[in-house]
Amino acid sequence: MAGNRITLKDIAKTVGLSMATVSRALADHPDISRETKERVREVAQAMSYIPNYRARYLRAKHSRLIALIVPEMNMFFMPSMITGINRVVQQNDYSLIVFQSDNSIVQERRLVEYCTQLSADGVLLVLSSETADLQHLDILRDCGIPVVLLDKTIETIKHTTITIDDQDAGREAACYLFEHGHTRCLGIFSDQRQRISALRLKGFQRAHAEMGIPLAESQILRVAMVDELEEQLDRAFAAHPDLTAIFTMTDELLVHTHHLLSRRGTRIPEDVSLMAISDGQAPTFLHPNVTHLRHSGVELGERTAHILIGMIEHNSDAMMDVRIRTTLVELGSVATRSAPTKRRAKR
Amino acid sequence: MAGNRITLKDIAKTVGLSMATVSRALADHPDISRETKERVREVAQAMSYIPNYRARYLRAKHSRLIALIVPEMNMFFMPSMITGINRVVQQNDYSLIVFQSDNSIVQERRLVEYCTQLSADGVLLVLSSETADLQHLDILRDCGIPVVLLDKTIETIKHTTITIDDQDAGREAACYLFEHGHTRCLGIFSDQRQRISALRLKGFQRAHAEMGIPLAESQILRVAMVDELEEQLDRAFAAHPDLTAIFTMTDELLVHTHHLLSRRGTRIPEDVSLMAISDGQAPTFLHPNVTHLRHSGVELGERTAHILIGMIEHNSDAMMDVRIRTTLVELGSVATRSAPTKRRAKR
DNA sequence: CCCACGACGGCAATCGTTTGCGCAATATTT
DNA sequence: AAATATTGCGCAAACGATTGCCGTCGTGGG
Repeated sequence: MAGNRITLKDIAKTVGLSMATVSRALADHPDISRETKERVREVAQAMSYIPNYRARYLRAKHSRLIALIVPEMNMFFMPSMITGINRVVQQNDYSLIVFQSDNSIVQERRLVEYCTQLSADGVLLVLSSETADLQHLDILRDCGIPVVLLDKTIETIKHTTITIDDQDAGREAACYLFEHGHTRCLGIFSDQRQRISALRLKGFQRAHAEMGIPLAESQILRVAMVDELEEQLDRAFAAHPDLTAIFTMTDELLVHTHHLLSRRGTRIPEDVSLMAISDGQAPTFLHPNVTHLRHSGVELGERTAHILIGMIEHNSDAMMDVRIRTTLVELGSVATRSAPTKRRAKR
Repeated sequence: MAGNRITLKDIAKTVGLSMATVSRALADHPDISRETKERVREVAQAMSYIPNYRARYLRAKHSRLIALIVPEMNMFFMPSMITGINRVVQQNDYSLIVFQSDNSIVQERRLVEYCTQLSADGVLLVLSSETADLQHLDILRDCGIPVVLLDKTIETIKHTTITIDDQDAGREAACYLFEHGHTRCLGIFSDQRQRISALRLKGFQRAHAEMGIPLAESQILRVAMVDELEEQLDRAFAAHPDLTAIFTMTDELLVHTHHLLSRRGTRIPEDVSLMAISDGQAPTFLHPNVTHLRHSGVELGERTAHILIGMIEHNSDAMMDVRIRTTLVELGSVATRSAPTKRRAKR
C-alpha cells in the first residue's frame, strides 16, 4: 500500500553523492560532469525514481495546474470545448483540473476559493447562470491568479473574456433567412438573464429592424426549461400561420425543436425551414442536416487556453475581449421561398 | 502579480504566537484554548489567509487528487459519466483532474506516469482503443495508487473494473425484438477490437442461438468509422429485404443510423423498428423516441468514484468486477409484428 | 614554487505546514 | 503542603526538492 516512493535521498545514498549533486545531475546542470550525470541517470532509472511535484512546486511559485470551472457538462458544447482546452494545456505541460458548479453561485464561489488553495496558476471560468456579479473573483486577483471568462459570461470591464460573437451570429442567422425569402420567422432563445441569450436575441431583432421586417413579440420564444418548449411552439404556430422558418440559438433547443417538429408532422424544409447556432455536431445527425452558424467549441477552447497560458507566463494582466466569429454552414434545412410575402398554410 | 500570499508565519507574527499554535488553532486542536482559537481565526480571516495545499500535502502522504484519463470527449457518454464522477469526488473533498489520451497508447502511458508524479491518490481509466495490455499500470501499483478501469476496458484479472453488463444488454435487446415479432434484425456494432463491442455482439448472437433464430453474418455490421455506415447499411438492406428491425450498440451509431434511415425515407417504426443501447439522452430527441436499454452514465460515474474512494481510504486492493445492469426503456420506435415469420417488402 | 582559476560537488537554507515532545503554569488531588 | 494531573503553548524536526554559496581538488602559468 504505502508504496514508499524513491526520493532524491535514496538515490544520493546509492550513488554516494549528495542530494544536491543528484538534483543537479538530473536537471542537467552545467556544474556536473558528464560521467556523473550519466551514472546518476542510470541509477535513477534503475530505481524508477519519480520526482515529487508537490515538493518541487513548493519552492517554485507555480503549480502548472489550470482550473476549469463549468456550470454543467451538457453534451452539446462542453465536450468539444474541453477537448480544445485540454489539447493546449497538455501541449504546454500544464494539467487541467475540472470543476462543476452545477449552476450554483454558492458552489462557484467555493470552487474559486478552492482554486486559490490549490494555487492554480490560472482559472478558466464558464459562469453559472446564477452569477450576477464578479466580486467572488477578487480573491484570484489578490493571489495574482489570472482568470479568463469564456462562453457564458456577463458584462465586465475587469476580466479577459472570450466568447462567440453572439450578437453577430443572431443577426447573420436572421439575414440568411431573409435572403431566402423568409420574413415571418420564429426565434427560439433560452433564459434571458444570460448574456449569451440576450445578445443573440438582440442580433436577431436588429436584423429585422435593419431590413424593416416586422417582428412581433410572439415570434420570440424564451425557453428557460426545455419542457416548456412544446407548448410555446404550439402557441406560436397558432398565432402565426404564415410562419416559414425557425431559428434556434443553441444545439439543445435545436434538437428538441427538431423533435417536436417531426412529431407534429411538420416537414423540414418543405413546411418550415430550420436554422441554428451550433458547434456543428447535432446538425449533421439530424435529418435533414441543419444549416447553421458554426462556432467551433474546440477552437474556442484552444484560443482561451492559449490566452490564459500567455497571461500566466508573461505575467500580463492586460484585459482583452475576444469575440470569435461564426461561419455559415449551409446544409439542407432552409428552403428558398420565391415571393417574400407568399403565404402558406402550415403542414 | 506575485500576490505573495499570507502564510502561517505572518499570522503568527501578528497575533504574537508560534506557528505551531496558529496551525493547531486553525485545525481546532484540543490543546488550544477557546479564546486563542477565536483570536487566531479572526486574524486569519482579516488577513484573508489561504493555506497552501502543496505544503500541507507534502507531509501528508496523499494529495486528495483523483485523475481521470479518457480516450476522448465524445458528446454521448463522457459528459454524463464525468458529471457522476465529479459529483462524488467533490462530495468527498477530492478534486478531479482530467486527461485525454486521444486514443493513443503512447499518450496513455505518459499520462499514467504523470499521475504518479502528481501523486494522485487514485486513477480512473477509460482505456484507449489502442490499449492491448495493462503493463503500463504496474507503475501505479508500485506507487500504491489504486486504479479503477471503467466502461471501455479489456480482459484483466488484476484490476478493479466497472462496466455496463454489455453482453446482457446485447442479449436483452435481441430478445425484446424477438418478443415483438422481429426475427430478421440487423445489429450495428463498432470496432471489434474493443471488448465492449465484442461483448454486446456476443449477447446479440447468443440470444439468436438460444431462440433458434438464424443470424446471417451479413446481419452484423461492424463499423469502425461512421462514414462507412451508409454503404454497409445499403448493402444490408439489399441483402435482407425481410429486415424489420435494427439494433445499434451505441448512441453514436444510433443517431447516424437514424439519420440515414430518415434520408432513405424509411419510416420508424412502420417500416423498420429501431432499438439501441444508450444513456437515454439521444433517444429522447430523435423522432420517434427510441426504445433502448438504458445505462446511466451518471450512475456509472458515481459508482466508480465511490469504489475508487473506498479503495483509497481503506487502503484496500481487493479486486472487483462490477457490472451495471441496463434497464429497458420503452419508447415509440419498436412496432409489434403479428406473425413472427411474416414477410414484408421494405418501405 | 606559488598563485589563480576552472571543474566538480557538498553544506545548508528554503518553500509552508504539521506534529511529537517537552515545559511551564495552573488546577486538582491526597 | 506536596505530589500529581491538566491545560496551553513553543521548539524543532520532519516532508522532498532546489539553489546560492563555498570548499576542494588538479592543472597550468608566472
